[in-house]
Amino acid sequence: MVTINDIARLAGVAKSTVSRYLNGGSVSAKTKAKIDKIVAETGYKPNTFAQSLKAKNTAMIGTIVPRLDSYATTQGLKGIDEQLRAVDYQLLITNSNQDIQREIEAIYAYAKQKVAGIILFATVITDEHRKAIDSSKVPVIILGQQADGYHSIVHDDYQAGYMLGKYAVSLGHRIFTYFGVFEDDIAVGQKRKQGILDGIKPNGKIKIIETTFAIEAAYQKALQILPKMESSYVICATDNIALGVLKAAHELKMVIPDQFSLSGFGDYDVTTAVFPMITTIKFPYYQSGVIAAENLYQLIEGEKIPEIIKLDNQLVERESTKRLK
Amino acid sequence: MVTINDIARLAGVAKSTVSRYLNGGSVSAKTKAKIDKIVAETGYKPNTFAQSLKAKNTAMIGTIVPRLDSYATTQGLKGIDEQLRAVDYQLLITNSNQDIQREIEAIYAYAKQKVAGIILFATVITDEHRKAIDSSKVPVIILGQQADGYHSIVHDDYQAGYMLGKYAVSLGHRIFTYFGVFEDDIAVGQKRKQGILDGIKPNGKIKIIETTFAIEAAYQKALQILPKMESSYVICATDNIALGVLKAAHELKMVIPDQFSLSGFGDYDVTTAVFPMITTIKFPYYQSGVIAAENLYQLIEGEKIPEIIKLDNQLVERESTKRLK
DNA sequence: ATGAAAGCGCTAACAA
DNA sequence: TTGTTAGCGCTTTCAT
Repeated sequence: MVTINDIARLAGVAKSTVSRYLNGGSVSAKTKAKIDKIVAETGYKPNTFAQSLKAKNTAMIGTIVPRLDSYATTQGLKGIDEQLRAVDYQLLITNSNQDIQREIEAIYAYAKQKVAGIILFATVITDEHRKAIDSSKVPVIILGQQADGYHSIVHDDYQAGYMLGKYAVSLGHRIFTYFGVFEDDIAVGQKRKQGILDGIKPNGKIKIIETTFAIEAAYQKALQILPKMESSYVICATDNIALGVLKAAHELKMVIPDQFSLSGFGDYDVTTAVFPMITTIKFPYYQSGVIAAENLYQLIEGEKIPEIIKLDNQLVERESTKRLK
Repeated sequence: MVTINDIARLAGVAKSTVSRYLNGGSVSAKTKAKIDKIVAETGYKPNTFAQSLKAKNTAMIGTIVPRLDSYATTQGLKGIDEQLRAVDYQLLITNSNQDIQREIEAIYAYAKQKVAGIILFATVITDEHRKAIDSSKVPVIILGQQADGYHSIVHDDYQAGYMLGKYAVSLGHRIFTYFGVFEDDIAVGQKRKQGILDGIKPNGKIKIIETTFAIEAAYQKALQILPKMESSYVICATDNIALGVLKAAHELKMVIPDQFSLSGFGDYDVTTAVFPMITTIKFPYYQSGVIAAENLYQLIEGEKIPEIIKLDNQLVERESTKRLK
């Protein structure tokens, strides 16, 4: 293993000079050239542990995700990864498995590990979260939920819901059924829903069904609900839920969009792989990852960034919705 | 920040004693109790960088995945994560984005970072891979592809293909079309295909179409192929490909399984969310992650593990295939 | 611009 | 069982 001492010896300088060379201190062009050469020849890489031991942080950024197997997560991670690679940061991932306690622990663990920054894929922000974030002096960016006092990047769920509601109403629909999720989830369970409600008001009437994020659960629920449903439009809180409803409809021999229109949120890949292709709202998941990483980097570098960034969504109209005659 | 020196001073012992206490060396019960107390009071946590600086490795294990957004990846990662958490290892993830060069770099980077072990989600193992693995003295487990001389965990792709071939033939089918992928991918492109070929031989005739892992590509390809196809059974190398074919069939108003049977590999979630639900081969992705993590841990602890572990697959018969009349 | 020297927090001989 | 003593590879004063 080649160390800074070797380089110093081979270059005929003091190791402090090499250190300065490494860290952008003042080194003469001649010395620099000399060290450049030695470094190239030896393939020397500074030991990051020795570096981190003194410098009080590392070139790692930690992410905390509620689950690995969701479209939003993987796309966001992809965006983050791409950016981080560019600035040579190592990406750490902790899967909390939707367990709040694990999220908290992860924050403390990251702090101890002296990560340069943390990106939290949030579903809720509790006081414990706040405590953990505050006590560790690490820059944090919260992705997916808004939290006063913290830097966050959110998909504008209210706007998304509102846009969809308006769209559905514009198609002539008046009676709706909504397959939503529990309200603990601020973004999806509350804001998205509220947007929808406001979007169809005062023209529409809506019946609210609560289910989970799982396809299967939505499918089972839909199997009960659909037969006696009177709505002409079913709004689902996510594309997976829409998928479950679609399947149930198929099973019940109900034809979409003839018997009722159906739409989801998310623009998951599969929405175009099924028939009918599902109308949905596209959230820029990948882009949110990119922005999160960029902003975190700014934050680490001590620059100012806006406290909250809202990303715009986009209605993607496909085959599962149609004008009510 | 409280250090080993503080603990030593407060406990009235030498810091080497504290170090021994930390690392399970011989310490008297009395001293241990004393240090226990101080540690609890101060909330002392050893500095991992200082530890890693001396000890030649860390409590991190590195994974290298070709992509984040695949079912196999997320399930495998989930299994690994679960196991690693139990033994208090930090999970590192590098997304190579299907770039061989990045994989190689990641191995070197991990070695330099002194990870305790590496799990490589492999598509191919090149000489460069071998060189990288050999030069870094880190225990490595290869997931998904077999590589002589290295520890690997594989889904038995040949067996999977063979099983499916036999099944299709048993249903009375004789003329097949296969939507496969390039042969660079040993597991899917070669072994799985060979299994299928052997499974239908000598009863069947098969036409081979090459596409990619993307739904869209398969869909486009199928749109060309299906209209003039004479096969009664379409075998797809993955469920995503099957999804693409299914969509094309729908578009072409071809009814599955009446006009032709269709099956995939992988048992992705969506195979049950579409109509007809797709017959497929279920690979134990999650379990393979669990086993990879367990074995890697054994390896790190210096125990012996079998060089190759083959995991069994399972045929999941659903609605997209039927007996040929 | 450069070098000498003193640590960072910990581990690991070696002696006692 | 315990303490003493060198470092691990690097950064950072402080002189020069």
